[in-house]
Amino acid sequence: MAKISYLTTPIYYVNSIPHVGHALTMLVCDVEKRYRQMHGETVKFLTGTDENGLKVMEAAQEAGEDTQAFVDRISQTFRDAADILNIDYDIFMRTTSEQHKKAVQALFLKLKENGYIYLDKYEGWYDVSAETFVKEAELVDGKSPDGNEVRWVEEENYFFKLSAFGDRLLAHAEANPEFWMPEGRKAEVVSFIHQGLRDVCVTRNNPGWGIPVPGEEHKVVYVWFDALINYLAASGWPDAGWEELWPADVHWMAKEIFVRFHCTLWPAMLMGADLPLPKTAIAHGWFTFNDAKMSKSKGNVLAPDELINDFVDAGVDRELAVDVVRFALIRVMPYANDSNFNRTELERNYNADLANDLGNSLNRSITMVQKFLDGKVVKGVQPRSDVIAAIQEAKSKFEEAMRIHNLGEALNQALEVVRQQNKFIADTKPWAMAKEESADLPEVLISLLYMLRATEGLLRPFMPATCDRILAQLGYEPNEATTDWSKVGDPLSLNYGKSVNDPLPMFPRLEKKPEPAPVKDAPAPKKEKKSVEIEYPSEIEFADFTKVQLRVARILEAEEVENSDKLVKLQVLVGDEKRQILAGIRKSYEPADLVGRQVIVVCNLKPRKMAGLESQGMILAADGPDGKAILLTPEAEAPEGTSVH
RNA sequence: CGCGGGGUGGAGCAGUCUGGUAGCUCGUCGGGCUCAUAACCCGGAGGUCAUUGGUUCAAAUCCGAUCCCCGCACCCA
Repeated sequence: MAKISYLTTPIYYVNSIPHVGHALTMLVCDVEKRYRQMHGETVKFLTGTDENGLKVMEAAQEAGEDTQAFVDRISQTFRDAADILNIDYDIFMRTTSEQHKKAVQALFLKLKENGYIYLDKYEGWYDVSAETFVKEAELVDGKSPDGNEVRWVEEENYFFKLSAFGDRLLAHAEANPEFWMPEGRKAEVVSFIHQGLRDVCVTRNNPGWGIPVPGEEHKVVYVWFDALINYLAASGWPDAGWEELWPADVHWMAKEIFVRFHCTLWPAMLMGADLPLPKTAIAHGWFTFNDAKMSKSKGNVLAPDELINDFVDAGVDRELAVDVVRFALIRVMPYANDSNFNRTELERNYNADLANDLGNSLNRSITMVQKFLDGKVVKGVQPRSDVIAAIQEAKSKFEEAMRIHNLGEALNQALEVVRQQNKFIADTKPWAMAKEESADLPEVLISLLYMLRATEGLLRPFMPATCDRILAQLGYEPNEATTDWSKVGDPLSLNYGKSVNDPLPMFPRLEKKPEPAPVKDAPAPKKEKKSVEIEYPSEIEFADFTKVQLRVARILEAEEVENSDKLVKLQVLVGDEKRQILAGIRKSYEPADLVGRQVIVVCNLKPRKMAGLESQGMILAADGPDGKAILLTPEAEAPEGTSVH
């Protein structure tokens, strides 16, 4: 029996919520799955959630939830995110599942048995309440930088002998050029390995959440070591039958977890356990949003469902709006580099590629077939041979792009066919041929239908619903088997003898521009104020507001913080009290200029450690353009400690 | 010298490995067409390929130096 094709996304850490970045990785797998299915392959597509680790437990506590209930809830949001984009995954792996735990423990034992996991002693200071190790130099008066008690521990932990695999990994990559992709990232991995791989500590003390080390309940397996194993666990390993799925054909991911985890640690773990290695690990870049990395704190996280809703509001069928967003994500997809994603660009692509080029070419072609050919796909009329050749060429370029997983380029080839079709119409002028009653007219019109059929085939992995609509307009029955890849670009795949259906507009043009131009587009004079689009997540009660204690304070001292580009260490006076506050304003203010200023501080914020120093509060500042901070200062001097409402 | 990526017409990008007429989409200007969604087609303008030194018959591409931007790490409540 043929091996099942196996595609994976990483499992997502339940500490955050889904955004377009997660959506992109799921989407590329989904597109590849559909493409492979058109070739007749049986494909399984794995995604899931990473639910172990101390941080998850803490996040649950912060949310005031039971840990299991918390992970159940967040995990579901990732399933929902997949459903929203019509992502057709087959297996949703959760690292809290029994199947996964079993595989993790089995692999751990296997590696230990093979001599790649060994016990070693850690000696040093341990901050009990923060569960972290503290370096001798960081100690302050015999306590941790946070002021917590520390004690000397001599703790035994398990280490994985990653250092033993560097040469083997390089040799394998040398012999298998598709092991690390794309080409440009391979160099990064090689350079990382040349720096020397270090053994990794793969266990932690059991905080009450995680996968216990077999036979040693007081320890859990380190979360990354645990997470990677999900790919193997989903095959059913170590139980019989796992070879049907394993090894994975493609591990897709974003770039940040490529080198350290998927190109080194993971294959080394498999080598150590004598298991087959995945065929390809490939990373895409990040979306930036208006040139800033997406992050919750910047408030520039884009949720796919919002984008879909925008198109629905603009008059696009929901099913098609989903395709539009799928299209847009792949269209600007960062294959080798990061790429900027914003609504302006999205709408531009939508109007140009979908509304104008695709929508219009479909509409005008079908209309002409109706007018000049009585709507009939006339039997015995072949598409023009030069058109067939052009389609074959586009198809083979498409296939080559897919071979190296460059989906953006593949999509571009599908669009290339559409552009060629519009040009072909302008060149042949079927309306003029009709007037002259040219005998070549049927051939030209059949060529148009042939090109549409080819476009539909190439576009199908990306925009399945759209392609169904195109087929319907071309006069195919809904259940007609049209998804066979070999039929794409095959003149015989035309539905000869049938009639086309009335053209239906699918992608109405967008006329408005809801998003203001990015700041970068308009380098306005400094003085000019820019209005900012505001979204309020939810309303709060006045009582909630009063929980935040704001007071006037004066900056007494300010100095740079070692090891940080952004932080400034401030000593401020609030009432009679002196406090240390760390603020990320280094890029906006010189420390010396801050001394003596009055500012507004949040006094009752839980103290927090930054760059090894404690911050006892927070200074209010506006987020100016270019990420610069603008400090808030009382309009007139007020006594230090004055409360602010 | 912590690690890495980048700087190519107004915008977004490809091309760099393997040197040989600087390419694509959008925008802009002019023209054409009427089958079509004011869509589509053709043409023009616009680039010293960040700077600089070198190698070469020839450099966006190879080598050296410099400047700037962005990630990662550390951190940014």
